[in-house]
Amino acid sequence: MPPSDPIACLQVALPVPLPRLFDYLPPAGHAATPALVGHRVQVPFGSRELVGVVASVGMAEAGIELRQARGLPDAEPLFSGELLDSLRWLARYTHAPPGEVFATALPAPLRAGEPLPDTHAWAWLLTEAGATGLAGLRRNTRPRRLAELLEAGPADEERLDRQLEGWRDAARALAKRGYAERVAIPATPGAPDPQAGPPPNPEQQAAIDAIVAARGFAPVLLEGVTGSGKTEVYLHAIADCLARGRQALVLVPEIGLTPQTLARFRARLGVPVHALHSGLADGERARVWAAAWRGEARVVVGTRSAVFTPLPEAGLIVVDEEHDGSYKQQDGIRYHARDFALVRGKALAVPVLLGSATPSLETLHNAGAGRYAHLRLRQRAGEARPPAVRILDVRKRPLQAGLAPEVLEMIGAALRDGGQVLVFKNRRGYAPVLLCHDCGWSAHCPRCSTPVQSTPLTVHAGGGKLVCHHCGHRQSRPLACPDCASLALQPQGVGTERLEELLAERFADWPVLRIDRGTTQRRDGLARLLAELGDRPGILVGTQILAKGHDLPHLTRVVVVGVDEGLFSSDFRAGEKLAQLLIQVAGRAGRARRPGQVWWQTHHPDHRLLHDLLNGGYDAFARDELAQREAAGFPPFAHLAMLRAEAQQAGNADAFLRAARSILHDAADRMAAPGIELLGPVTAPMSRRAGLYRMQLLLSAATRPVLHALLDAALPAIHALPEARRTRWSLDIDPVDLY
DNA sequence: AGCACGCCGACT
DNA sequence: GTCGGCGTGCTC
Repeated sequence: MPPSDPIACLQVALPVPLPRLFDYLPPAGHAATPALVGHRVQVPFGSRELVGVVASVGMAEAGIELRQARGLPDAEPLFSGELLDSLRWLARYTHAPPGEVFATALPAPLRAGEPLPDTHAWAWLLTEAGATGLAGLRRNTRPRRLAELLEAGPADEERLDRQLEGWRDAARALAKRGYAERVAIPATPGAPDPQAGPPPNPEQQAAIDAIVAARGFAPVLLEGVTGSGKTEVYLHAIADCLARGRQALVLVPEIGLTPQTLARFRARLGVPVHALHSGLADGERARVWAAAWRGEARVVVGTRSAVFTPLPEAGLIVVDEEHDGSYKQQDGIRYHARDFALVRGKALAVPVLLGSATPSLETLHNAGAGRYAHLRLRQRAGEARPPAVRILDVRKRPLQAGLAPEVLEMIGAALRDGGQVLVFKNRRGYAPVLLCHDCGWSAHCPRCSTPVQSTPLTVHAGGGKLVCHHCGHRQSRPLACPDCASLALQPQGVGTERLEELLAERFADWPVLRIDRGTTQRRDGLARLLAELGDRPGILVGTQILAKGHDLPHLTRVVVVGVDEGLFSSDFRAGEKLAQLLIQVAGRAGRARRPGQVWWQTHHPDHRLLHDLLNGGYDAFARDELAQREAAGFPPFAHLAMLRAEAQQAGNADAFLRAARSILHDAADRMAAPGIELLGPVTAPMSRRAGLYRMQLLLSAATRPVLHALLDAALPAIHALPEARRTRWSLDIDPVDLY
């Protein structure tokens, strides 16, 4: 065989779980030049056809028979400049195959190789037949009203969305008769005039000035209580960004992207606002992505995955409710949209505005260290006043479906007084904690502890065993409380369904609405339920969904039950999440015209967290909690990675994680870096899901470079483990749920 | 992840 | 005699 010269090839990232690139000969008529980097490319792969992305060009290693790429679907690369760099960074940071990262960043049709869609706007016009036939249409029907609207001239679809509900069906009816026609128009139609908002108060003005003055990358934490007008600050910052001829990207939590939010943005900014959320059809997502790529979309508002929007003329990134858990992707590429937004902001050299009433401890820590500017909004807009918070000690009180008699009395009084009541159930965690109803004792692990507290044991499915989720320790469930000998030991955990049942029976004369995922699945389900209730007195029973978003102006009382589950969860972040939730839920009652009252029902009235929140607010809680995290060596003072495995047989997942642990252990020894800890493998708190046994191994390191160096050193061997084939495994950098 | 190849049970 | 179970091996 003659010695083969090295051959110029495309190094292609493919959406397969293999952490490497694949070399291909360029397609016919193309040379392997750097100009192709970032292009989508169709390639044969084994027996199938895949769409990948050209990650680089280079020389093929001798000895491998190269196949030829089939084609390049785009005239220009979809990924270039900042977005390409940021996605490469994300692949390194998550230790994920670059091809899977590129695939995650693309809307489904583009991932599948479909052409970048047209981004014309569409308008409807009345045909001649329509002008003649209009008079023959039945009066006061939607087709007639639409025809009348079009008689004045063509109307673009965005305007029709605002002007005539249900116009699409009407348009279809008119088109069928040949009365109306859909035509493509330029993408940026005449913008509506921006409406002025309320004048900013001095705090808002100071925040706006600071953001507008920022040049280059500038992370800014905007901390403002519920109702303090953070959105006004965003709107001014975005308006300034638009005035400078730049694009703005706004990230919002999953439940925050309501039609009302979009309408407010559209009205105030006076430009088309492109929305990206999970309810959108794939084609629509691809169109918004394409519009942003072409620079046509000037303002994009979207949920987590909108962080991948191309921004060729970026000027500002806003992350609203930056502490929200929905920014962390929990499967596939486990990225954090807030963190990636910061990375992009840095690469784009634009300000990144992080807004929250209850910032994450990571963000507060960064602000405290001077890495982020920290702006505060302390005043509430309008007449709203903060609600009074009361801690209700329910030790030794007879509970019904988890509610104390005082709470039931209070609900009755509030209803008779014509108010609405929210009973909020923090239904987090699947694992109930064993709690003594008489003294508040709960079961803890004898072998696991942090400097702060030992970790709680959870009651296992059967009910007879207590299990530690950190070390796997098991013991049988005690018959009586070891502290006070009471027999009133109960697993803590009441679902919203039981609450609803009790309340409906007890307050049969008033409506009881249960608001959770099940009842609000359909689009606008929540808004419809709330509209149905209107301003009548009634009870809302719900979970997370009710914590934010919709204004409930008739809400006068809020009761939070299940506080204790958050106080003693095995997840070190549970306290932070609980504090955020308590503050957010309290904010629901703070918008009423009548001053609201909030009750927190607990067995631990003296718990530090409740005490801090009540006396010093979220700031005091956060200071205290950060000190505890530092003492315990938890984030943000340590950096975590979670290796998870699931398998049909628990033994397979366990064997894989044990082998991985040994590889990591050896790698850590060779690195001789201090502060590396391997915890586990242990069974996951939710030990079986969809028939699969789940186990996990937690890595902790004092610094990020150490964590990543350790993973870089160990992962190739972990990938190659024979045990890896008998289990489904994944790596999660900066896990938020230790589940 | 797919998909093929490869050796052992109940069916037209 | 075949269709098909999923073990294991590979994908430029």
